[in-house]
Amino acid sequence: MSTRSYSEGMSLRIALLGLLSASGPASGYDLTKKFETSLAHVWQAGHSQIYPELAKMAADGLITVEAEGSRGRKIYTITADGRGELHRWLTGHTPSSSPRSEIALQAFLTPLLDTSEALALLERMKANFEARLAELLALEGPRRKPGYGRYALDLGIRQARMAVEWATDSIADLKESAAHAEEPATGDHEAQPHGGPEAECAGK
Amino acid sequence: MSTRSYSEGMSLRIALLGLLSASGPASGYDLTKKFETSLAHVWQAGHSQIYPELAKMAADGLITVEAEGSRGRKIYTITADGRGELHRWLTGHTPSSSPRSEIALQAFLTPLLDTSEALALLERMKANFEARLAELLALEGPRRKPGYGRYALDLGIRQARMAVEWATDSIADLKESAAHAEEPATGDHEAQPHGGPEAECAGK
DNA sequence: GGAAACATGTAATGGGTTACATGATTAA
DNA sequence: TTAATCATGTAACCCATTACATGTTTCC
Repeated sequence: MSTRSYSEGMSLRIALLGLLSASGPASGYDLTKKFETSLAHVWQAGHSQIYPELAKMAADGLITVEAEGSRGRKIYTITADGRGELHRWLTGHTPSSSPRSEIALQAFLTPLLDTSEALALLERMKANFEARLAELLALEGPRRKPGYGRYALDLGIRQARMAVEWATDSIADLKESAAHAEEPATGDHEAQPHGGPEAECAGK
Repeated sequence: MSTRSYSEGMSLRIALLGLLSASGPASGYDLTKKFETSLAHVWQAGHSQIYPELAKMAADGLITVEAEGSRGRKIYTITADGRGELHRWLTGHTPSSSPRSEIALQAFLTPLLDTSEALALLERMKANFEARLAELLALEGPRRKPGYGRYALDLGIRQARMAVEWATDSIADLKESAAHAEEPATGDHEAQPHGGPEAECAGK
């Protein structure tokens, strides 16, 4: 009943409980495969992280070894305690978007480049977002009903679409700024690097 | 000249080089403050991470101690090597969005809840996204020109807006699905938990 | 018999968070 | 003088990645 707040590191545990709850009993190997497929764009984990975590979860009574198959295969089942933990996390924990994004960092630092380099960077990012969007749209194609990955997939697709739009608009904005800077008609004129004060070109 | 690929863990270093390049010489304390303010929504780091990293960067010749002020204050300056490293990362490294999002995980697991609980979860998420959007819009307000945080801030705002829309549409979708499930007019009828096969309610 | 896939682990390393610890300067 | 802020560091712990390591079953 302890309503202690959940730390970030709880998520692997939750993801495993979620898979066991949604798809029934499974081995560590099965769960690893599911991380590679259905959960690939949601939460990533390798077998070297999963096996020890399953052992800890069993020790904590959230799951049990239901059966042992051939090749030492251990089949885990979620317990009532496990279901409770999962339910509590879903209803009681509000996650916040992680403030650590390499993409946002590159966006932030873009003004350190001169215009042509910045444009190249944004074009590269845009191509990447488009590739991701295509990949997710391909996943969406056949199955529309099922439900399990649906909301998360929809979120991912919207995210990719938004990123493409952002890149497109930023490229246009940058081109426009560069055009304005060329003609000395306006009152204030800036040097090559298109940033604010103290802007310096990074690098050789 | 080594074009080795950059690992994720490079980002703290890059963020520090970026700040030193954009805003000129600064102490570890100054940089820590900047992480709390301008970089807060882009890349997070505390002083206990920053001080050792600065020492390593100095050892690697990317920065130097320009001066030592009162209270043992050390002022770091970026070197030519540092600028080169930063430039190489901006022009040569393409980051990918991290496949580890608590928000996406909750979205993925939503079908494990019954309709009313799922609705409550989505409403809670929506309120959170709206709060974040308001926060970022407030940051945008006064300064529109400067450039340094501009692209990253725009990206953040679009992201928050997209998330609000996703939540709104998912709520509508869920309500519609629930309405359809109530009336037994359609061919297939599902139980409470609105998911695919083997759906079970998590919890007590 | 040998390769591929099944199946499970451990160890080393690195990044990140929290907590611990210390001292100098400034303003009330 | 004493509290707040400035300023820098270290230690313990947790999570995640990569690499190491081992054994089984199935299929050709």
